[in-house]
Amino acid sequence: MPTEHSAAAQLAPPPADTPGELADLLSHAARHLRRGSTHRLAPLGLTHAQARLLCIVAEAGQPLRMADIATRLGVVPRSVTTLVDGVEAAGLLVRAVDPEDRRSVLVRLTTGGRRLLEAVEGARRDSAEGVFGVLSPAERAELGGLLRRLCREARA
Amino acid sequence: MPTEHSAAAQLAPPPADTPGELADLLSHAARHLRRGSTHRLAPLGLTHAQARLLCIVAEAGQPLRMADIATRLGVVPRSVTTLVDGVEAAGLLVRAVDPEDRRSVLVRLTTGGRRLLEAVEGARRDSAEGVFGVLSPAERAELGGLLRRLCREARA
DNA sequence: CGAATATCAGTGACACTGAAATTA
DNA sequence: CTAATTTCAGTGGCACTGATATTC
Repeated sequence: MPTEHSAAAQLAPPPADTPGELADLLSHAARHLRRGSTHRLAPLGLTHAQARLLCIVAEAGQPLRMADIATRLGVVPRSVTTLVDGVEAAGLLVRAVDPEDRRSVLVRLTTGGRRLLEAVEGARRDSAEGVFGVLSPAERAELGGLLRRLCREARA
Repeated sequence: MPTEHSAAAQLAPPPADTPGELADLLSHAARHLRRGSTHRLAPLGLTHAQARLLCIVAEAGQPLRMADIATRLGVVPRSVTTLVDGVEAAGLLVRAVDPEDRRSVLVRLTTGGRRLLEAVEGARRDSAEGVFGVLSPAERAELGGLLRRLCREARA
C-alpha cells in the first residue's frame, strides 16, 4: 500500500469539515444530550420524548391535535399515539375528541401535568445547559441559526 | 412581569436561543440525518450505525480493538459487540484475538468489506450532504467547530 | 366515494445495565 | 488478588411501516 511520504501529511490533519464528519459530530452530540436528559428526567418518571411532548403541549397554550404534535415533534402521527399513551397513563395529559372535527383528538395538560411542568422544564433546561453551557450566548445563537437552517430543509 | 414597551421589542423577536430550543433543534436535525442515511444504506444491507462502524475501521488504517471502537463511537463497549456481530455476519469485518494481549479482540476489514467501502462511504456522504448541503463551506466549518466543542466536553 | 385523522399491530435499530468469563 | 477486556442476557427508548376504523 502506497503511503504518503511527503511532509504535507502533517499539514492536513483536521482542516476539512466534510459532511461525513459533521454527521458524526451531530449524532454524537445528540446522543450525549439525550443521555443527560434521560438521567435527569428519570426521577420524574418521564422519558426524554415524553418530557418534550409535555413541554410542547404546555407551550402551545391551547389543546393540540395529534397531527399538530407530530409536526412539532418531527415524527409520524402514529408515534405520537404511543407517546401520548404513556403520558396520559401518568395522568399528566388527557385526550378529548375535538367537537368541531370529531376525527381529531385534542390533547391538553391536566392539573397534575401543570404541577409537574416546572420540574420537567427545569430538568430539560439543566440537561441542555450541561451540553450547551460551554458555548457563549453568541455561539449559541450561531449554532441555533445553523441548526434551524438544517431543520427548515428537513420539513421541505 | 415587566415587558419591554419600547421599539426595541421589534428587534428582538427570536433572539433568545435557549438551551432547550437548541436541544430540540439538535435532536431534530440528528433524526433527520439518520432517516436519510437509513434509506440510502438499506440497499447495501447496512444500518446507520453499522456503516459508521465500517468506516471507522477503514479510516483507522489498522485493526482496532473493541474498546477503541467504543471510544470512537462514543458508546459503551457492550454495544460494540452487537454492532460488530452484525457486520461480521455480513462478511465485511472479522474478529481476531490480539496476540499481544489475548483479552483484546482486533477487528479488521475483509476483502468484501473493502470492496463495499466505497459504496458505503458514498451513501454516507450523500445523506450527509442532503442535510448539510444547504450550508456554505464556511458555515460548515463554523458548525463543525461548535459541535466539536460540545463533543469534547462530552468525553470529559 | 375520496381524503384526513387517529389508532391497532408488528417490527427494527440502537444504546443501556448488570453479571460472567478470560487474561494481564 | 485486582484490574482490564470482551461477551452474555435482558431491557428500554423510540421511531417506522402497513392496515383499519371513524369522520369530514
